[in-house]
Amino acid sequence: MNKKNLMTLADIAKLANVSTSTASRALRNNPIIKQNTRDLVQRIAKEHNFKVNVTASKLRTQKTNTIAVVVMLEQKSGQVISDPFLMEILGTIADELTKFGYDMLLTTTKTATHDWYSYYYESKRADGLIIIGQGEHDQRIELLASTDLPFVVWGTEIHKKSYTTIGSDNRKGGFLAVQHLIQQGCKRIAFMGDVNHNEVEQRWLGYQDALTAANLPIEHGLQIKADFTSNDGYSKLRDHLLIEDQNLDGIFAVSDAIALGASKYLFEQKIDVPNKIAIIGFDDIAMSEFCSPSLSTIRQNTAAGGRLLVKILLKKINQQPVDSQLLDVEVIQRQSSSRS
Amino acid sequence: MNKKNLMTLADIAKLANVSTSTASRALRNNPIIKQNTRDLVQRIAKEHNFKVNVTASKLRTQKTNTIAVVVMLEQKSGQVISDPFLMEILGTIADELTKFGYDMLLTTTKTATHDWYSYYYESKRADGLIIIGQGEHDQRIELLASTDLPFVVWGTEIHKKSYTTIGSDNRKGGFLAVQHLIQQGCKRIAFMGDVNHNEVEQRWLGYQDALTAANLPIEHGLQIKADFTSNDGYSKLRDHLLIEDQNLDGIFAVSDAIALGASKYLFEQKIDVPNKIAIIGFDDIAMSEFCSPSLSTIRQNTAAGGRLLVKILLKKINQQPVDSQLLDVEVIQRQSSSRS
DNA sequence: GATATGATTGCAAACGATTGCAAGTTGTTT
DNA sequence: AAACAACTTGCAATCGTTTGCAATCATATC
Repeated sequence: MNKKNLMTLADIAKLANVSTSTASRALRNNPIIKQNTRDLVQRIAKEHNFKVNVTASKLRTQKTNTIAVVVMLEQKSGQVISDPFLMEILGTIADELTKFGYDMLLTTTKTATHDWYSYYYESKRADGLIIIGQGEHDQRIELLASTDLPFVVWGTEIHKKSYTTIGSDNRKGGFLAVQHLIQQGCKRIAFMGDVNHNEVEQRWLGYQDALTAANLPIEHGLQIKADFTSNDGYSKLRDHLLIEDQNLDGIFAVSDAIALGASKYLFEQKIDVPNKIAIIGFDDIAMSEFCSPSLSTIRQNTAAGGRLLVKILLKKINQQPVDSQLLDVEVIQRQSSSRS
Repeated sequence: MNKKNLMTLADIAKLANVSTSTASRALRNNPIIKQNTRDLVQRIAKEHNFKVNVTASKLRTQKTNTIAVVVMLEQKSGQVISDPFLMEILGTIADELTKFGYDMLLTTTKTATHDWYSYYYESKRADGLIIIGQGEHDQRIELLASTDLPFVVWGTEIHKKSYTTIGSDNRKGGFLAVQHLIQQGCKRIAFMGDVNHNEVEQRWLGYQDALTAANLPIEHGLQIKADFTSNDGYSKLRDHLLIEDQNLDGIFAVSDAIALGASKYLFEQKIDVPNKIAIIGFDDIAMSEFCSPSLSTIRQNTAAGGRLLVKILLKKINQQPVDSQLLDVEVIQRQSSSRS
């Protein structure tokens, strides 16, 4: 590996005794150039370890071959959502993008500018945008929808197609979770989560669907507001149980993190899980299998999600019509909801 | 937000009745330009929502203002290390880079090219590189060290400064963990981890330090090889306990994930934690506090790590001399190692 | 009133690739 | 031998900024 190697296309052309135009075409394997010439130029380029200057290329072609990914971190809690889920979907997106020859620019909403249209698109940093997590109803995304920026959002479809979303079928997930608890004999099931969050709202609807389908009443007193953290899962459940509702027999938590926090409280109180209270989470993070009792949950297919996000976005960039899509979810039954 | 706005510097210049050179200087607030003119140009630029085309700018200035971050995922296990730790450090790096006006290009080692020098540096995609995790002794990094690419690695200092590393003081971490177990009365402490991994090797040294300091023998039979997963933690501990060593009384696992897997096995076997076997992990992931029993661990200061990585790399890019650095670690004592 | 001085501005050449079009080559046909 | 088609190649413009240097202007000095 040589240190300074400021080879330029012109240098290669000179070495091969052709014009830069021919050299350029030869390197990109343009069939208009004679095979011999192509081979020659490519050989020389390789010998001299020549790499195209992508900046110049971008300028000329007006394509960046770069996608920006914005991770929406919850602002209010200050802390990072260290959702293992996030890491996984990011990894898939990164791999999928490189597969298609794109680079990935990553940013969080913490310190970065919020005028994504200007920053990434107008200033030609990226050809498109992937936004992970709508969080609570977000105006920045709405604004983007009125621009010509190609982008796609991981989350829930809202506002009928003002923009394209890919996400798990949260409503079905909620339904499956609660249906499962009901099958285990639960009658009074608490819902832990914050319905101001778009995806959680869908899970809440699924929760209601399942109760209704089983002819069980929907008690709004059973809705326990909690952020996406174990801390909140622990303390909000404690507060709830202290004040009221001594005959709760099931809990549907909208994330595994919340569920684990809640479990901890139940364990401390020596409340029998699952027989006195059964509990199920959402996400299937790696830890869920390894807690005691192991945690039942709704698994999202993050890998498929990441791939789909990329596929849809690239379609959009190529002006092809696309639709929002829902990904299937499934129940993973473990000890926390398996009554004997 | 207007749809098509192909404003170019020349357009702004024309509108302001100045040359493009003046416009360019005015926008960058060059004091050589009269204050009046600067104000005028800047006002017009803002009015027309003009954004500099960074591609052209990069080409001209030969600076990309972009840093590439490579996340080394373990290849052999196939699965993503969904280390919450990774997400956290990535977040900090992203925020810190934007603070200094840099963009962040993210890539994993899974599908991407491995010739980082060519791909990122020669082809002018990035000004420098941050590598997260050396993993097992890695030749690709060694190769980089012989180039002029500015880069810095999260990991352990090895091979005396052939390149710059930032990382936790893993040896001290290992020492503190084991010292703590000894203080709790443990005498025969197992080490769970794979010492082929650079950072783990350091923790292994720390393990030995602590035993030696306490005049306890180092039994190589107590080294249990395990990957960074809960699965491995579970199964490798099971295998170990089945075959031999019935009087183990402490476990130092090199990651919380491993520790949680091991805990699960102990729980299933109704082995009393911490009184029969005490256990401590490494990382302090969010879940550790919420398992039962809660997991003692060694906390790394990832936020400081992320900030330092960026700081050192930028120094390097500016040709300033830098040194590798170790970050302090601390014991977080919880139930899994608190004997009554 | 001529010239030196400094403050502003503009000219034009980069940066390094890509590409429409024209020009050159070769081979085929009548 | 002329004419034409089919291949190959090169010219030169272009993408949008930045910047060294020269040019201009206003003011101050003698």
